Amino acid sequence: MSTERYNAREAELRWQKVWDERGVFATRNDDPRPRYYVLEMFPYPSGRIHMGHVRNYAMGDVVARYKRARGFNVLHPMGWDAFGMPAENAAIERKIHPRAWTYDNIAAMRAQLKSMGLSLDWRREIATCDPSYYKHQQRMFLDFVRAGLVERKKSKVNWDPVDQTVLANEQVIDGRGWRSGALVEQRELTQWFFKITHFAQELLDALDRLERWPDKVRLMQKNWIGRSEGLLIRFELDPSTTPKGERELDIFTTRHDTLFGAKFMALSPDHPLATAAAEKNPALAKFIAECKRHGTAQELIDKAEKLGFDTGMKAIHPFDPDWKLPVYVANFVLMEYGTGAIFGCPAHDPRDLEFSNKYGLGNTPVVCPPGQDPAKFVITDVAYDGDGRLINSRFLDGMTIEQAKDEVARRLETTLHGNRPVAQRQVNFRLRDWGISRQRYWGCPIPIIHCEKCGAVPVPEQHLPVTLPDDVTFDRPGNPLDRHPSWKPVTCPACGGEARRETDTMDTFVDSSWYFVRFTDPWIAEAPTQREIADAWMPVDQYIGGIEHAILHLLYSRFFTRAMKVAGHVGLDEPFAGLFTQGMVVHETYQKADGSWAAPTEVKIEGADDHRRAALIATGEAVQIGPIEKMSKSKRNTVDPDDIISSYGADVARWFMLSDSPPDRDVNWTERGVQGAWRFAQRLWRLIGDCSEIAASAPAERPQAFGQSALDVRRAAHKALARVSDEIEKLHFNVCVAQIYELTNELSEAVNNAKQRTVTADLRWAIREAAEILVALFHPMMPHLAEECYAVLGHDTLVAQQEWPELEPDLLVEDTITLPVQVNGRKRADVTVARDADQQHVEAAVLALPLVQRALEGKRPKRVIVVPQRIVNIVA
RNA sequence: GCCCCUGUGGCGGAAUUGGUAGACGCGCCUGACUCAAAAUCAGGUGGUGGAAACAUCGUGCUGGUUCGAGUCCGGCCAGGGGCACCA
Repeated sequence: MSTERYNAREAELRWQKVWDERGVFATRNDDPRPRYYVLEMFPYPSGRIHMGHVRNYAMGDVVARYKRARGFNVLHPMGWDAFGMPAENAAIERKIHPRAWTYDNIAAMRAQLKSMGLSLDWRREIATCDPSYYKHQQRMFLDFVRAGLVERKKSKVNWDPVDQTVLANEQVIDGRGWRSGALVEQRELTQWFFKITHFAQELLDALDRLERWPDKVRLMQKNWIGRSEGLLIRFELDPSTTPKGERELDIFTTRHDTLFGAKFMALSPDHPLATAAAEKNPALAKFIAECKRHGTAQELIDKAEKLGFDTGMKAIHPFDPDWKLPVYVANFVLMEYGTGAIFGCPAHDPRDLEFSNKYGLGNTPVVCPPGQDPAKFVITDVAYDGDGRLINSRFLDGMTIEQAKDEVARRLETTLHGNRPVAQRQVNFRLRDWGISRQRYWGCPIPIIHCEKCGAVPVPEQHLPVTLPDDVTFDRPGNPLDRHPSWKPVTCPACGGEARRETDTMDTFVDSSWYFVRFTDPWIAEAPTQREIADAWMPVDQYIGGIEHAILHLLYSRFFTRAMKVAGHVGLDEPFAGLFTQGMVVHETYQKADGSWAAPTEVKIEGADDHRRAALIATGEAVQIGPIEKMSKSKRNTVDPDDIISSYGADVARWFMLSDSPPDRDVNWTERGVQGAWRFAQRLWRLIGDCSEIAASAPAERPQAFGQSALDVRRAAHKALARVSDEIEKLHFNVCVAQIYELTNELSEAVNNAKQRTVTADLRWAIREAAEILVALFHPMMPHLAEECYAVLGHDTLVAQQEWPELEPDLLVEDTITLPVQVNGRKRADVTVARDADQQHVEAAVLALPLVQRALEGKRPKRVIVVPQRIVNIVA
């Protein structure tokens, strides 16, 4: 038995079939046990799973199986984020219908996921592109319209003038459309928005209560929401310099303390005043048009050279009627933030300084850093945005920044101009409303009908879902819905007149903003949720996914859940009580002499350490081993999970994914690592086989007393049990793996010793106990092997349905402890004392140590620090 | 450009959250078994010096706080994630 090899392929299929036939992972909503909802971010059906999925789903499955063993009714579902651009790209490039492409991919990926042996309730599978799903999404859109959470307004898009289509930021490469190569323009479209800003304060405040979220994600969201307290200031304009005699310019600032350092005003190119000024100024109009040539991505706007155009208009400083400031139009001022206009203080803002230096506007430092001589403090090319005291600022001189802000606000609030205060304190958010309109076919149709007379009319609920027409073509540019002969024209539900459907579909982030609720009851046809069931399962106890979703997906889902609450579909605000963000899967890269990349399967590695060399298997040509990078098609450094599963089995793939690297960091996929995991699986199989032979004649009853060998085995098993339980709760799977290795090493030693002498009954019993604990511990990670081993140990039930072993805490307590002894913070010796020895005893024992005596050279120690149960430090 | 994270032996990493740096694994070295190889088993393995005991250096760099710093604070360097139409 013990020399036989474990046949993963055969065993895995067999156990998957057993789980399936017995419905082991089907979750009942009426199960009375406490509930636990574990969810991994559902995949986009690209066609094949990748190693990132394997890692993500292996982690979730460990949690699901562990919580099940802990007595919870576990919800662990899977679905498909099935709308999106790649389906349309496939349609354009390969003439496959997006629906067919998507469902083919889903079928392929479902089979792959099933081969991983995940403990999923497949009966709850959903695909967001299915009308039975998006029907409810359309209904909720209308609910949100009624609740005042939806708005139509203009916003900018990347427009490809050749393909006559809107481009995603990723489709804009160096300012050109990826397919057409045409220069991209900014274009304004009227679009649908969810008013996420309505919840800005709430979304910010609630972050503090998301205690089981990583701090970094909460911080990123906090910064993204970007609450700032500032001042809205009405600058008077010199009417002789403005078109149509405009008299005022509103700006928002958080640095009103620096008002005496102002050198210019700047308007966004989209600012109405800029537009008005451009009407009579062709050069300005040309400049504004030039600004719009850039894409809409924030990164590009920030990195672009700061450019401006002097409009000739003058603004008057609020504290000095004789102080006139030039008004520029500048490419770095955003219409979406504040009022779309700023005052520029070059000395204390890096962007303003770059701008000012370019146009020779000068700068006046008005905040002096501590310890600097105000008379000598000058700014050249690095703006100072730190703390300090006000200088060159008349009545503000000497104040702190906070005092100066207060003083400026107080004075301007109480100064009236035209019966209104010149300034008012204002809270501003960086967060913008969520634009959900997409000019694409493969998405959830927005259920609105446009009528000349009645405006935008909601589709009546009994007409939902508005389904996508199947008969579409992708042979021409533009949105197929827009040019469809019969889909678009409809009668107006309000007046019965001629009308047309909204041809925009929803952002796919909408689809993924509530799927987690739908899983609680995916069968109900009448409503998005079965309220009591949704409320019973939600929030998700443990959500697991990539860090790349830290902001958008998670923030949108938090908003959507609140909106669903307003509409009465759920009774909670926060969808995810616990969040875990896992790292990526990376692999080294192989580059050929001609610069092209070779796949890991094409390469043979020789040598070790610094002497590793790689060559193409086919030709023997040497290839260069490059840096370890995220697995990607472009670098060809991907490993196909199918290949791994068919050669090593799912358990080995899962085990390797969970071992070594901490789950929140990147994991480097290596062939050697997989082989190590494979050898370990075989070793476990042999070990459990040996254990079962020894255990076969073990007493059924627990012995009254245990000898030293038996006690050692039991201690090792229970220590591992305690550590693995702790670490699995914290999702530190790599530490669990290390503990399982340790227990395996210790149990192997006991078994090897047992082979060489007669084995007492108590040791047989202890070895059986340890073997069963070991199987239970690795079951969440290698479930198939665990079932196989469990059967070998003589069970006819499933380990998947077994309770977690019970810990005997007494076994973890040692009588004596060994403390490290430091002299001046440097370890010199160990001392072994009774576990409950008091400070004096420990101190005396330590000072008596020869090594300590020698280190002290006969002198008395200055201080002895005894940290109970930890360490002793002697200060000589 | 802005926001966030990470940096520990040849490699992946551990370190009870301020208390023995390098657990565990990979790799490598030595031995056992074998005609031989693989597999397996046993032992060793941070650098430098030393036969050894031991000494000394050591957690990206640099400065600080502390009896004690991988861990806390300041400044740098490098790599990665996000930046609102990729999902």
